[in-house]
Amino acid sequence: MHKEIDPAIRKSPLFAGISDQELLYLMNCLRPKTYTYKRNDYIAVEGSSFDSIGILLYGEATVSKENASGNRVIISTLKPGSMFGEMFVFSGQTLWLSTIQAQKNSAVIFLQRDKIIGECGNVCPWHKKLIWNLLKIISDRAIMLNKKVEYLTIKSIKGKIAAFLFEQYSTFGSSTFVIPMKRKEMAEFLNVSRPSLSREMSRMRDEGIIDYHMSAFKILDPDRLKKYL
Amino acid sequence: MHKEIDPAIRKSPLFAGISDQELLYLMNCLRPKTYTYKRNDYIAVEGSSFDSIGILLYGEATVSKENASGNRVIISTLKPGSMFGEMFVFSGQTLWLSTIQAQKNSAVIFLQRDKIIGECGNVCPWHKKLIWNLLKIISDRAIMLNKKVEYLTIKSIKGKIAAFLFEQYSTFGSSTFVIPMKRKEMAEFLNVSRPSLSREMSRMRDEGIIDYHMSAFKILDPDRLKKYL
DNA sequence: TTAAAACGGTAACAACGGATACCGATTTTT
DNA sequence: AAAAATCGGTATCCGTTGTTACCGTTTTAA
Repeated sequence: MHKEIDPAIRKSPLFAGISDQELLYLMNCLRPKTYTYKRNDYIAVEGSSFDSIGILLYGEATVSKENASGNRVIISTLKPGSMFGEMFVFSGQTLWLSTIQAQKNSAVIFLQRDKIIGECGNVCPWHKKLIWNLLKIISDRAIMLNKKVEYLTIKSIKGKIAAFLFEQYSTFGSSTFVIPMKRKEMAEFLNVSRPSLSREMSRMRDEGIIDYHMSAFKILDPDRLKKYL
Repeated sequence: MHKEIDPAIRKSPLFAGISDQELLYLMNCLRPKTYTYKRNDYIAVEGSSFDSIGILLYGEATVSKENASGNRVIISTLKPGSMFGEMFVFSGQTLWLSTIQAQKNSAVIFLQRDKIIGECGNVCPWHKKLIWNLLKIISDRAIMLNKKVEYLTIKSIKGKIAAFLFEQYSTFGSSTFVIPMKRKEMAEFLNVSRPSLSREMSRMRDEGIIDYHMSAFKILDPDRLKKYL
């Protein structure tokens, strides 16, 4: 039986709302496997078989994928507490679609698909919480992607700007707000070039619809802004 | 206790791999609530509280959403067996984000969040299967959306065509294949206009990279096709 | 505090993609 | 089999967006 909880584990939203004591029981039930890797070791290789969620305990690792033109592209970097594979483990996918490589000496704890759903004879409340958390994580991802698709589907830059500013407007609940992005990031988020974004924004300013300075925005005429949507 | 299984229920992937007999037990455990609606009745109203997945048993209903400019837009139409709310029920979302309205006399069976995770004392195998199915459905949606984002992020039409054809190429495993779409659908999928799609495709044909007739395609020069990615 | 780097706005130009209209090919309906 | 509807390709035109380059402003580092 596990004796102590790795602090990286506590960072994972997968175990949110589960006490240390419960987590010990849960680990006993999940019987996870921990492996250690040296710098540059492969943690998972694209195309190899796959049945677990992984959580990085310490170290650092990169997730990369071969794109259609045959180049390997780093998609993301994993830090202690980062989870990977959670979107695929219940999708029917049996092979890794990306390669994960340790960039420093690292350790990963693997939670098997079947054990997550539960093999322990009785339903433990912490196990239910685990499943709830997993459902929440994947649902939130799907919702986020759905929103991203909405933005990307808008064709005109002004339409994107309007949608973006309305989103901020309604989350801040005020017509003046500061966005948490630089222009370059905003341009990347909206999938347009930075000069084009600046040009369209200044046109909207000329029209008296919005005003802004750096990251501080003010919506002057919400009705006309709406028309761009 | 439920005595029989509604045939619409059987269509839902949520209950895939669960036998009729098991499904009866499961229903006893889930204790779903069924409501009937007359044409034009509201099944759910944007902003009202929310704790269940719904499955349409018979009839027809529309899912609509108010966009930022204040117009109501129909997102999808539900048919018998269609599920709704599954992406939100475990997301922490407590209010409906869309309005669902019956278009014909309809009935809906609601499965409560808490009951799905399981309140029955012992773990029944069919209950595990249910959770597995739900995880699979939401994961598949997230994966699909992820792929969609990949396509939408590509800026040039030729790039989109190349990515699309490579995808078909690798799934069919052959350089000749028939796609399951008409031009109009393909254009919508890639988020471009149909004439623009035709123009770019015929340019690529002129260049000797691909050949096609209606829905039948042939990749002539994969290497040059790759360069568009 | 000053120098360097990063950030943001602007302008000119070219490339790209959308709108529209039309026509022939293909499929569906009768 | 003929008529109608749908589908797909093409041409023209024009608005939109990206590219590049430059410069002033703001932030960061020395």
